[in-house]
Amino acid sequence: MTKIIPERSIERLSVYRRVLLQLRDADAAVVFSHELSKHAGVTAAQVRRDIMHLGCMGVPNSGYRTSELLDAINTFLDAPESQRAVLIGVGHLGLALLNHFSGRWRWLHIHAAFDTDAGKQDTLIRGVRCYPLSEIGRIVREWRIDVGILTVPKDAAQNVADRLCAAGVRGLLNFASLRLQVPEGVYVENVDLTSSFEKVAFFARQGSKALDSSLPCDQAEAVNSVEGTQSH
Amino acid sequence: MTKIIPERSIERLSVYRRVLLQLRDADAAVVFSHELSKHAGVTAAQVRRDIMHLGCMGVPNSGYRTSELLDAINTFLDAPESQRAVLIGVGHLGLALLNHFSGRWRWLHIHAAFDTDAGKQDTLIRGVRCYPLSEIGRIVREWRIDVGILTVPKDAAQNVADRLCAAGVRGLLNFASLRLQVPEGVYVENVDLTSSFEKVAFFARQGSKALDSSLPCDQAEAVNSVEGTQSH
DNA sequence: GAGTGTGAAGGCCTTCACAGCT
DNA sequence: AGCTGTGAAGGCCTTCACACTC
Repeated sequence: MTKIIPERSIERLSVYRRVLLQLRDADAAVVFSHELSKHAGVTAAQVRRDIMHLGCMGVPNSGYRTSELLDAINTFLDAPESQRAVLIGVGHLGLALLNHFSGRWRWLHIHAAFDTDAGKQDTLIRGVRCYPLSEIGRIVREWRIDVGILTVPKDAAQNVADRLCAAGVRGLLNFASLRLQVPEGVYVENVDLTSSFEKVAFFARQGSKALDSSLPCDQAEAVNSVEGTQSH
Repeated sequence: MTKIIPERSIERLSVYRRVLLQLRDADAAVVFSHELSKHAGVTAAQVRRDIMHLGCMGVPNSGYRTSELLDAINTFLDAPESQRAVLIGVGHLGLALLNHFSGRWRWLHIHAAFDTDAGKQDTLIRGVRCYPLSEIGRIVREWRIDVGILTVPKDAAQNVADRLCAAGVRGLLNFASLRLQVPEGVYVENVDLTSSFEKVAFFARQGSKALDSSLPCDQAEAVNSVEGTQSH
């Protein structure tokens, strides 16, 4: 049944949603694809193409109704019932993510954290309780956790991933700088900070070449940066 | 003059390098594409294709000489003279990155940090001195900084990016959850934690559809009992 | 006129498959 | 036999261009 959708479209829909939330707060009742395009750093055609996956929402000379589009994205991206995540490794990066994610969405929530440091265990961090690693299996199973966020040192990552997968998570967000081996059916998104940094450094150097032969520009299409995305 | 190379290849070369460093430490004198492939999570053909960009290095039935391949990647990825970066926003995320990057490479180094918090200013954090934001322009210009790492709240991000670009950086690593507007020739790599998280959640849900039959040795795969509560 | 929805074209990247080497 | 290097094929995604709508 699954309509297949490009991974990149999912990422962009997430971006559009945040732009739309801001627009709605600014009382913008309608929005055009070229406006979204500007804020999201992609072409207008791309925006319309992505929105196609939601079913058609727009009105030809009037753009999209902000709240309607927002609802459609919510329905599409979010689970019908909320999803549960855990975070393993409460270092600076783990703390940053707890700060960033905790309490932000009701439909996608970090339910527990894990760390080897006994000093952190049983404490509340940003409203999230911290447990020893030995509890991973039990808690993931009992609470039916869907997603694991790995912010552990690379030497520990595979072992933790194995435990999470054995306990039934279906997705991993991996910040450790190695590629995890996981069973079929488990989705892994790698956020590789080292690669990202080295990539920026590389293209910062190359960048001078990129004197793009610009279009006969009928109008301000711009989006004048070279653009990357992470992910993976 | 630039040989054009896929962005993804750059990312993967960065991954291969780390794998090779470990292999070299394990005294592996040679390495096959299928070995790299396994550790990097891509196909062997992809590995060979990426290595093509470096010029040919391998010996048909003997694989690649580890140190030779490593040198070639270093030469390709790294600047002939070292590149300099600064980091703006010393919150948890900024600290995590300082920890992660500082002193790790001599050819790519974070030279200064910036924060609005006066308590952090003039202190040394992981060997990196912290300055007030007002110093950005001066320091970036004087030290000829190439890359800026933005770990500031989203409301501050565009303003900081403008200052960095005006002072001459050629690349930005942006962790703020919005798309920056930058002048032509400045490369932006977005690391969008929100998108990544939402993407994992989405595909973790979708993944269940891919119930590929016949996974032999798979025993009790959790998610047992109640199923009505969770479907799509 | 101004914007959306979308088939078709195009481009980038990955995979295939096999020649060639050792 | 086993592995690399690489043209060719394929697939995924983006962009173009235009019919259609208000």
